[in-house]
Amino acid sequence: MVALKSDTSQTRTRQQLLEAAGQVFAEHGYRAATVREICLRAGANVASIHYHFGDKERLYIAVLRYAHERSNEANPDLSRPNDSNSPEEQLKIFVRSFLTQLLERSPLAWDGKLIAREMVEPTSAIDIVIDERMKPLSKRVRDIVRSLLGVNATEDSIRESEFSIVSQCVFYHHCREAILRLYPKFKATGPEIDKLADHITAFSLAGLKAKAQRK
Amino acid sequence: MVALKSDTSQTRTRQQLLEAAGQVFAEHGYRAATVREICLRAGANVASIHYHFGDKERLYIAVLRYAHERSNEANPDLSRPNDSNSPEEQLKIFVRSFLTQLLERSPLAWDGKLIAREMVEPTSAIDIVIDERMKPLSKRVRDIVRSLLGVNATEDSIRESEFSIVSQCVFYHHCREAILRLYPKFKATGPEIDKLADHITAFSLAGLKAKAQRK
Amino acid sequence: MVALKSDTSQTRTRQQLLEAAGQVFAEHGYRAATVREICLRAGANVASIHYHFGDKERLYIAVLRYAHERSNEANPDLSRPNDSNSPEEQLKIFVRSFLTQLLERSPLAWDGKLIAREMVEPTSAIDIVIDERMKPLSKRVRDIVRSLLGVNATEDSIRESEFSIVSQCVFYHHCREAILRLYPKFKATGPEIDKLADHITAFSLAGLKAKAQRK
Amino acid sequence: MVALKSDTSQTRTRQQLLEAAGQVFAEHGYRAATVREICLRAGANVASIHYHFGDKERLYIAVLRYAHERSNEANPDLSRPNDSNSPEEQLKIFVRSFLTQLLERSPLAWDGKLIAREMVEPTSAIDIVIDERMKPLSKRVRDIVRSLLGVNATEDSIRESEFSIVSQCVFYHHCREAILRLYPKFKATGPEIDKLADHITAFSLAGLKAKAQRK
DNA sequence: CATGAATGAGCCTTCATTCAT
DNA sequence: CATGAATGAAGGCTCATTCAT
Repeated sequence: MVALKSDTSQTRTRQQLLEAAGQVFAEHGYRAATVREICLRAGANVASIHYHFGDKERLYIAVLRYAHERSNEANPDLSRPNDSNSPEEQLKIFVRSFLTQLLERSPLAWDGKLIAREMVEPTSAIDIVIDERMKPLSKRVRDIVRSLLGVNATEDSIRESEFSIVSQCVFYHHCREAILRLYPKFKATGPEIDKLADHITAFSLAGLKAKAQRK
Repeated sequence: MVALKSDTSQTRTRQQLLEAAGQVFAEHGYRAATVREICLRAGANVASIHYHFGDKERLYIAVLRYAHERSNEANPDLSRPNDSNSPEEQLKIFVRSFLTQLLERSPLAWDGKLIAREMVEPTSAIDIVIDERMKPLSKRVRDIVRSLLGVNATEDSIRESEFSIVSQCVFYHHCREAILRLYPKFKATGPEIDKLADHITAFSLAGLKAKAQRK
Repeated sequence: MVALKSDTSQTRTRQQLLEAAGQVFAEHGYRAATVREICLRAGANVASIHYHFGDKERLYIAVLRYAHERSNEANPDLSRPNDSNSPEEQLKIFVRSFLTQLLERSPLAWDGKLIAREMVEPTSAIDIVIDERMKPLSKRVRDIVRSLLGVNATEDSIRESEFSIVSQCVFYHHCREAILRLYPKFKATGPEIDKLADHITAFSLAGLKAKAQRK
Repeated sequence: MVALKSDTSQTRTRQQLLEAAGQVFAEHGYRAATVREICLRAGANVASIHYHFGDKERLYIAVLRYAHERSNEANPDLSRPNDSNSPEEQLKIFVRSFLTQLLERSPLAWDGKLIAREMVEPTSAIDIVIDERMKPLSKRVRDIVRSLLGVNATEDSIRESEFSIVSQCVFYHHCREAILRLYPKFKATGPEIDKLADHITAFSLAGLKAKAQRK
């Protein structure tokens, strides 16, 4: 009974440490984040991190894995084909889902910020991010692009188009702070996201069609 | 002549500190960067930073301004209209110049990384980056977009298109590490940059034309 | 019992830091004192000060409060009326107690030096010294003076007399170093202190009586 | 002519450094004072101190000597007998002069504060203060006391009385900060100084008379 | 299992001093 | 004679980590 209770307690502490660490790492970056602040937010002891995860670096890796699991539970369909028939419709749905995930703002949405940081300043944990999160997404977009460009499309042109689509979405996330300052009135929330998704989809479909014809 | 040499000596130390600081700030970020490493690379004493710049923060700001000047000297035409007549041609030239600046790789190219960091984790110096570097660029792209979308284009649609164009360029810079790992064979150097610029230009022109017709 | 020992350990480190800090602050003054020397004397790590007290300033304040408590335990009757009937006797007892406290010499007697420093070069903690130590003393002396000057004494004349009495005592403390050099043979220890107290009491009583008659 | 001009300039810089150093040492104490602030106030170069005085410590000693000279010029009569016939009158004049010198407040009055610091925290320069400033003063007071106590007075009783008189004066200087806080309304300026001098003189004369009779 | 106390390395900054001119 | 630039030795403080319980 003691073991059971303590095991439950341990799991809860672990979870709280992961959530707190996710927030703090997202806010300050790996090096600037302090284990003290993480423990404070998690309501845990300073030493508990070393007890549960060994050290700061292994905590960080655990956080990235945890973020992946959490995200999969929340958005299970992002990297899987949806039921729509037309690839145009599939693109539209993908862009909207992706944008929504990127721009969703809540204290729990430290996820994307962590990934943005890994892009700019990769840590040893970047392979986790690449393998577990980027690759499925990339494949999904490539599939859509391929069906829009036609069978004769080269791998290079598929990659170029993939990046053109993805870049337009992640831009709003990566450059959020710059956008906020360049266009203070512009807020990417709710209906604005839908409008943005429509633009990106239409813009990209036109680009893809032109590319398909040229090739 | 004595005065000249002494003046040169001071200027040289300052310059070396700025270059070293640019590299170190780009590699580790503002907080994680240490003045010790900066001075080590500059071959200067730890105290020299405080003599020349006051403190770490003012050194950082000086580095940002210095980067701006250096970049202006290297790419003087990026934010100014060029001689081309057609806006299509202007877009093409802009994209190529911008991409080149972003992807140019050398030990001296810490500039873009610094800005990428400011996007993800703004410091108190972000306004300098926005005002002195982003705004001129943004205006240049807006001008091109406006002439392509026609006089009836709304400010919203101009902004959306501006971001679509810029995002496709900065993506290769911001997400370089991810791209490197997703497509290990792809290197954005020399002729590849031109090919990329062609794609982005064509893709965007098609997107803009479709947008112009819809509106 | 485990808890007790652990508790004792913390208390011991804190106590040792306070004692060491008291000595070092008294010897060098707040600014010139270094946390390194304090920790060295306390046999503790440099970081322990920041663990226990936050920073140097809060350590200093803690030292002042600690000195107050220690002094209260040692001389509990200094600022309280004693059993003597006549105010003359009360003055005599006060002067002797005060002088004794001021001139007592031991490695533990950093207390007075700290206060003397606050007089010459007040830190932000001076209000603590004033409120917790000066005011009770001042009130005690005023009470004695008032009963000697009579009910018609003005507040000004009470204050003047208060200062005349107190000044004669603190002089031996504040100017100890000068006295030592002007009168090398004079040592204010043991019986000398009693003789001094007798002089100050008689001198002051005569002064007070003259003042009472004039008024 | 070059030598003459430079000699004059040198003398002026020296003087300005001494004045500035006097102020800064008085404000912050020897260790906390910085040569930079001194040079800044003197409008001189950081290196000029080492040029004119060698190092910080020798500057400090030079400041003490300079203070002595300056003070002798300003108050030439303090330690010399004045023309009054009665010792009572001599005491009164001495007390008033001494108090005035101690309480005079101006940016140039760093003199007394420096001495007060030497009392609390003697530096290696204390002997200068003792020999050149204290001893003449002490002798003057002893002479007055001796003539008031009569020929049979012991050296001990003369010393006790000397200290009783001097202490009442220096108290207002040494404990100025405490007095300011205990009696915020009390300002020792102009007429208040005269009133204070009257009190101290009367108080002390009564004390001395009582002492003379007892002996 | 978990905790509060303690550690030592390292950070930015400041200082008196010296150097080259 | 005098200066601005440069230096190295601290200084206070913070951090991730470990220890004793």
